[in-house]
Amino acid sequence: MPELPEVETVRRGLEPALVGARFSRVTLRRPNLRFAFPERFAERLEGRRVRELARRAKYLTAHLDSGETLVMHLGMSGRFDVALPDGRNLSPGDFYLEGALGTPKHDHVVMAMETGATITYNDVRRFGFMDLVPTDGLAASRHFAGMGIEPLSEALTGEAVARLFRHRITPLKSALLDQRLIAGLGNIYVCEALHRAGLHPEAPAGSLATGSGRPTPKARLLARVIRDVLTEAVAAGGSTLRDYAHTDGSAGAFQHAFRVYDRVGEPCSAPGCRGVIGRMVQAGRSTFYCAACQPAPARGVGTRRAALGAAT
DNA sequence: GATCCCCTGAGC
DNA sequence: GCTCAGGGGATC
Repeated sequence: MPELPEVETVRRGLEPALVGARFSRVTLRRPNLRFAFPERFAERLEGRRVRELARRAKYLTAHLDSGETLVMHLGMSGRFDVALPDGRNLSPGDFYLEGALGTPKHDHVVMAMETGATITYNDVRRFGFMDLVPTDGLAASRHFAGMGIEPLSEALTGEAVARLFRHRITPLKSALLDQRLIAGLGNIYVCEALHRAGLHPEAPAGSLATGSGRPTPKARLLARVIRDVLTEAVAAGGSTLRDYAHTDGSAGAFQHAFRVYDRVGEPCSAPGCRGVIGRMVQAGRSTFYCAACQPAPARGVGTRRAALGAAT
């Protein structure tokens, strides 16, 4: 379930236990997660040292001294637990929440480090995965080839939004979730960003570019609020709804700052707005929005004319 | 675009 | 029983 802020929070939690440390023993409790583990996965990790732990979009990449990179994706329910040798972060009472979520039943990978730290990967739904790819071919690998711009980088500007969305009649919600355009946004932060920008989720993406391909004021605003909401969420340690937890088992806090996500029926919090948060389904997934301050696009939405047209 | 898929569990 | 869930990919 983690989106970019949750993955970044996990990265920061893993960093002290992983970077500079060497794998001593890697145990797989099953042959696959979403995909099969690569050949000789454990042997290729054992004895190797981690030089750097980075994040790209919702992926974590651990660069090894073997010239390979461990690529990790948390899917919908993946989480890491870090137990340091001195007992810090060892909080099974927090990590193993009540019920089956987060129980040892779903501990699929256990990484024992030479430092004595133990890193456990737990994933109820098993939509996550791990892979090993040559570091010098990382950008061209199947995971990263064709991936869109990093939303927390300088690359995300109004100009970039206009360039990427120009001529697209796909709804803004879908365009923002398309990892080939901007990589790292998920359902929560797309809903939150569209609300902050006052943009209707069904407005055609192309309406953020002028006829000559320049960004509209809304394109610049959208780029800014995406950066804002992600930055605030990272600072809050991400959002905890169900499965997601920090590497010490504690929860994120940004869910308390949601303005629309999972708030159907509640009054809109935008200053002066008297709207009520509603829900619709787009591409099979819930969209939360305020019809009052995210006004529906003009008639003709979805037509080529509307997409190319004169978006305000 | 929408729809169904992977998988397990929670909530109704 | 049914629907829904921070992801992503395949298939019309």
